[in-house]
Amino acid sequence: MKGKVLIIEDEEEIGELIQLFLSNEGLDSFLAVSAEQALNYLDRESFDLVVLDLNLPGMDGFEFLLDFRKHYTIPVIIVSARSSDEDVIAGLGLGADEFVTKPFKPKLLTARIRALIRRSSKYSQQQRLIFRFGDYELDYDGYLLKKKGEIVNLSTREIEVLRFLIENSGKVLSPDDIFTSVWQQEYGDISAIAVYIQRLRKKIEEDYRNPQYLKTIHGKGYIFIKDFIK
Amino acid sequence: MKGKVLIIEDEEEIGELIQLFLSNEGLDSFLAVSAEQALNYLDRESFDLVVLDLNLPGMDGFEFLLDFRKHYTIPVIIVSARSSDEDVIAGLGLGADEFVTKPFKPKLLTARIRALIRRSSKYSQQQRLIFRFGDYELDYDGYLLKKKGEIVNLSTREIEVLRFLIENSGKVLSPDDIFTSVWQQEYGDISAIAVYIQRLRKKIEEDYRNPQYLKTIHGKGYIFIKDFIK
DNA sequence: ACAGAATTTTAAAAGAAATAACAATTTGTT
DNA sequence: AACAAATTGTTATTTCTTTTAAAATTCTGT
Repeated sequence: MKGKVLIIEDEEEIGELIQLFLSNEGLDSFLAVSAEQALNYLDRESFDLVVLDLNLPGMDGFEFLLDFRKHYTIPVIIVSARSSDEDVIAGLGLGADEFVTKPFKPKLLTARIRALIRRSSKYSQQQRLIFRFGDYELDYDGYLLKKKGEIVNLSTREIEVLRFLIENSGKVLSPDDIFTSVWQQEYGDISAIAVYIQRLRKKIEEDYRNPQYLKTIHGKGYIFIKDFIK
Repeated sequence: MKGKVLIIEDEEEIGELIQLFLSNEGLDSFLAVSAEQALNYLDRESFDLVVLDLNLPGMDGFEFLLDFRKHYTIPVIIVSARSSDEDVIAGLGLGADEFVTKPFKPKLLTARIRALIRRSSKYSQQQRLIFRFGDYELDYDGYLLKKKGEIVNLSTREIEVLRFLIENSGKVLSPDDIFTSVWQQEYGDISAIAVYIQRLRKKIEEDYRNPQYLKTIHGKGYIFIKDFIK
């Protein structure tokens, strides 16, 4: 996956910060400091995703979006200081993509960007994304896990947590990372994570006390190991 | 499926709003602010569907429809503030394919547009549209579901619900979405949905307690999953 | 080996969806 | 019209999922 992201943000410092996060994730990004400049870029190059700050000088984010949507279908992540803007966007039927409230956690933003790019590039390829590990097959957007062809009964949340872990397999994810990305909330009861980790282990590990896939890194979080050596 | 939609709506803001919804769904659309302009467009370009507001200045929606139907057979969705207009249209024997009352839910409108385009593009190809999943074949027009050639006994409502789910397969549909689209009413008893989901599962799933096609997304709704992985 | 921190485990309350059984309505048949 | 059969809609109950809380265990550094 090689994503090209257009960031529209008038505060250059914040824009460059986002660029930094994205380059750490292996994503190319371009920064436009106004809606006008952004439309120019879009005219000349193709992007996979747009990160849009609503509060812009001159043509504002809403106007941009209205115009943008007439010509482009790529996903947009909206960044805004006021969470009430979300209702406005939704009311306009613009709520297709994602909404992130300032101040945001960098990891949350990059996780969503990656997920969106994957989802939309897959559609263009008309190809289903399936993760395989051991005897398992996880259908990314099918909410379905099979073991040797048999459906494993996982609840919605269980699948969502598993999906996030697998998407980031090989990386250590803190309970906080998991919470912000799966629950899509900044605050809440993080102790739920441990409960879900345990439920997943009981359902997918041979011996849930000795997990092969879903390991704990004490003090750091959890990590999903795709291929282990026997 | 690449649909081209002509919107006839004198209030430009509403027209642009509809365009917005449609572009979010990957559909091209053109806006005409009067019946006269619309006829001009139709003369020059070919469209797959027309969305018509009845209340127009100059030549009104009824007159337009009367004239339009002499020349074109493409489907029409009528948008109107007065639900009594539906009777008038029907009384005139005018072939409107769908009727939507203002204010409408964006999702409802786009779902109907998508369904109509799919159904009618098949006519132009003189080809029956059949949706296949697993051993099943769903014939859209015939209200027929076959499993390995054998007809599966589904009631009308059951087929309608299934069809709606399949038309939007891969998307999560809330009970409310299903209700508004299938029952074509804004308000009513939504608990019926769960009952129909269950009836469908019993008829099409191998193990209705572990569905592979018709999945529940807890807290969100239901999703129809086409097959994956062999 | 100990204290404190982090994680796992268990349990139970709250919320959502599935189920079964029934009543009302529609449809077809004689 | 009267009846039977099938479909549709409604409701109460059960089951499952999610969330929350707290106790038990394990881990880490000293």
